[in-house]
Amino acid sequence: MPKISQEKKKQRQTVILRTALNLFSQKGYYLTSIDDITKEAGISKGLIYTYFKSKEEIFFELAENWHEFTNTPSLDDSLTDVVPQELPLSEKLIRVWDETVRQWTPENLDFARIKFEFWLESSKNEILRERMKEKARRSLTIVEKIIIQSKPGADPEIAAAFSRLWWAQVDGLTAYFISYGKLPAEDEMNRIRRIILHLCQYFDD
Amino acid sequence: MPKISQEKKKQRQTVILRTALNLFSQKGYYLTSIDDITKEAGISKGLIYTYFKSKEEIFFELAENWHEFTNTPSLDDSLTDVVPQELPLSEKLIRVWDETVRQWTPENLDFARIKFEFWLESSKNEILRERMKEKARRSLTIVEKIIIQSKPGADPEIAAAFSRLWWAQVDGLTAYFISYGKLPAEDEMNRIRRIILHLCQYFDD
Amino acid sequence: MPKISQEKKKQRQTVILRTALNLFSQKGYYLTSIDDITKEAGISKGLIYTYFKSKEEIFFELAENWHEFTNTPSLDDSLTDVVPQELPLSEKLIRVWDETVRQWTPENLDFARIKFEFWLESSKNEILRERMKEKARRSLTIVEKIIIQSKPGADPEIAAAFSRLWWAQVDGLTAYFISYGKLPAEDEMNRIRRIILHLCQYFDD
Amino acid sequence: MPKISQEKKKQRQTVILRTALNLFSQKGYYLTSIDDITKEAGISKGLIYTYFKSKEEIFFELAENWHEFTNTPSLDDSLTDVVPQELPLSEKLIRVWDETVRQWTPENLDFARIKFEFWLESSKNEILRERMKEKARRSLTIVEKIIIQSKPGADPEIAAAFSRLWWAQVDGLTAYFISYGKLPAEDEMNRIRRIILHLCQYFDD
DNA sequence: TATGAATGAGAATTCATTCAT
DNA sequence: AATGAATGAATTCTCATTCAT
Repeated sequence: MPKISQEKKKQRQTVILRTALNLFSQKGYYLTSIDDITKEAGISKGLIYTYFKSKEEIFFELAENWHEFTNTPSLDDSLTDVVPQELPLSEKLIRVWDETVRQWTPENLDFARIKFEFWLESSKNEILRERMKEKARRSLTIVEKIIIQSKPGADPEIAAAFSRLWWAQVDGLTAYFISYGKLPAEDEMNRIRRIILHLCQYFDD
Repeated sequence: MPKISQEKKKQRQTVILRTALNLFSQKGYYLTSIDDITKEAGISKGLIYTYFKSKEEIFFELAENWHEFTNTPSLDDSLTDVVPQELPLSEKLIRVWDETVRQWTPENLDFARIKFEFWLESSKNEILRERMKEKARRSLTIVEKIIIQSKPGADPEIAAAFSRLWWAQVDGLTAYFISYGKLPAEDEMNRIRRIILHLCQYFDD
Repeated sequence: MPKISQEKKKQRQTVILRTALNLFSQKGYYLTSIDDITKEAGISKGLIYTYFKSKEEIFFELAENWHEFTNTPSLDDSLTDVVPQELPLSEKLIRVWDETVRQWTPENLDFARIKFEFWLESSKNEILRERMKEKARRSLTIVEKIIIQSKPGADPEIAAAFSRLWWAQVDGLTAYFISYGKLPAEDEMNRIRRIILHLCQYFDD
Repeated sequence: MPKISQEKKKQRQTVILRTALNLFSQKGYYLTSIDDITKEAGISKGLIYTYFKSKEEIFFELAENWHEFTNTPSLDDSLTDVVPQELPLSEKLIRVWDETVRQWTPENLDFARIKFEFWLESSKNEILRERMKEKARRSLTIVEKIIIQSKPGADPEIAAAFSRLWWAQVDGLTAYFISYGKLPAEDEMNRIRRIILHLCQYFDD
């Protein structure tokens, strides 16, 4: 007979994860202490251990599902609206890019930062890597699907390769902006966009 | 009359930095202790402080000059050989890519990992960011220069944008392989390469 | 709902300060380690930092309020009893002296020793000096007040000068006995007392 | 056959002691490192150990003979001039006081500070106490001698007691000024002087 | 459940002293 | 004699985790 309802417990867990995500994003995992998290979350230091068995577990949990604790709409959702079926493939793809870039606000760059932290850790930790795998695959398929839908005859492996390169480019740019600490100027973005458009025409020939 | 020659001192400094780079690469900055470094470098705990005034300084030093402590040839050097003047631009660029990719060995991916650690820290640390700036600029110019040399009439700002996108894509792919813990299969690389080639033709029209 | 009551917490703080005072008195500030204090106080090393944020803070706290952590009654209190109003001034003053000297037990000389340590540090440390100022002023006023009460017409500045000299002489004697490691012989004290009595007659003319 | 002459060695020892005295005076014994001393003295770190077997020994040496390494004239010397035989005792004594006070310059207060440090250490260290004893006795006798010379019939023990009180008062005032970090204002000194003069008349009756 | 006091292993750094050159 | 690199014990302080209340 738990004194606290399952629901309440779930809610609190969410608060903890959201708080931890925020702090990890701002200061990084190692510079964020359990004290920081519990204070910010408004609970006592001991209590956090009834929800998570260690600081590492919180990190793992977030590495897997961090997107749930963000206010950013997932790309999946936002894209269904911006990519009408009737457009040519390159047009669809550039819209995906536009949508992605639209989300590069200073606030979201904080979250981008922690994404790299997750990557970094996963590269050192087999278990974490396993747990993050499925997540990674999912975003890859977004672009893949668009390609296959537009060009049903396209080689799925080529679509996959394109998709990987696509996200590589997105993540690489994100990394630059994170490390520079600021977003790119608008005219620079426009120039980049034109090159991306060229890239998107890969399947046109 | 100094007990140890300037040269010897430099050598030892190099040993320390190399050791630190290795450990930071494998375990990350925060999980590597001064103890780890000195033990691995075969020196006493105190000695490291005659070479560097803090652990952070070692990290900063590496963030700025880590390439010197790797066995990887710097891209600058290796590229002058692989990019003969008479080739068309897209051919030149794809050779740069080939050369870049050729260096993605498991050992070097370890170093790539620390590059992201530097990025991550620099995003939280103004001083580090300043110190890394020039380095970042340098690699950007490699591709810029190739473009300008081949197409003297090209808009330098477009060349810069292309260059940024180019390295974004490279770094993004690196990030993937780091987080996956393994290099891409050869045939996947070939598929990606073909798309890159398409990208390289941006200036052809 | 706090695990430990405010009172208990205060108590523990007192234990720490008392222990620190004892150790500082015996071995000096620099030769007393946090380890020494916590072991002697029977607490864990880490716990001390929930009560004080640094070793220096403990020292500062004691410099300001060390008298509270001694079993010596404060002069203020003990004097009100020994100085009846109707006595002539010199008689009052010599009683203050008697009372002061009565407190020069070997145990208290230990505490006297740390007083000099506080002085020494305060001479090198602006902040400490500031914090000790009020304390110093307070003991000065004891004698001042007695003079003014007995001789309402006395120049307050002369009373202040007398008071300063008075305590200088007390502290100087204390210093001697500290450095000799033992209290003066009784007959020597009697000789000194007679000279002090002469000094006390300064206001008699 | 020593490579360096005895004389040269003595000279260097003096340089070390003088340097150490300066540093100890300013920063205190514990906050002065061997490095500080050797750098300031212009010798190598190792060399100091051919002159003194430990940092403590330097301190001991100074505790015993620090006056030799100061530029302050010793009171002994300066007093023979200021105390002509024909003056009444109280007049002689006040001149001693004047001469003492004349030496309270900010620079000398630095040395006064270290005197307290020596006292403090000696109170914790039997050996040091033994070594400093003779020195302490010497300054006591200055006033004793003056008294006995003026009043040949005076009880030597009373002269000794007066002398002790005399120096207590001097040292106590010094302590105040050290801890306040500044010298007393001139008019305050004049008021104190007048009280001292009263004290000096002790033997007049 | 919830609290936050308590623990103690471990971290970075300092520094007197030694010793190879 | 002289140098200053090298040592390593000791120091202060932090922090994830436990546990009495």
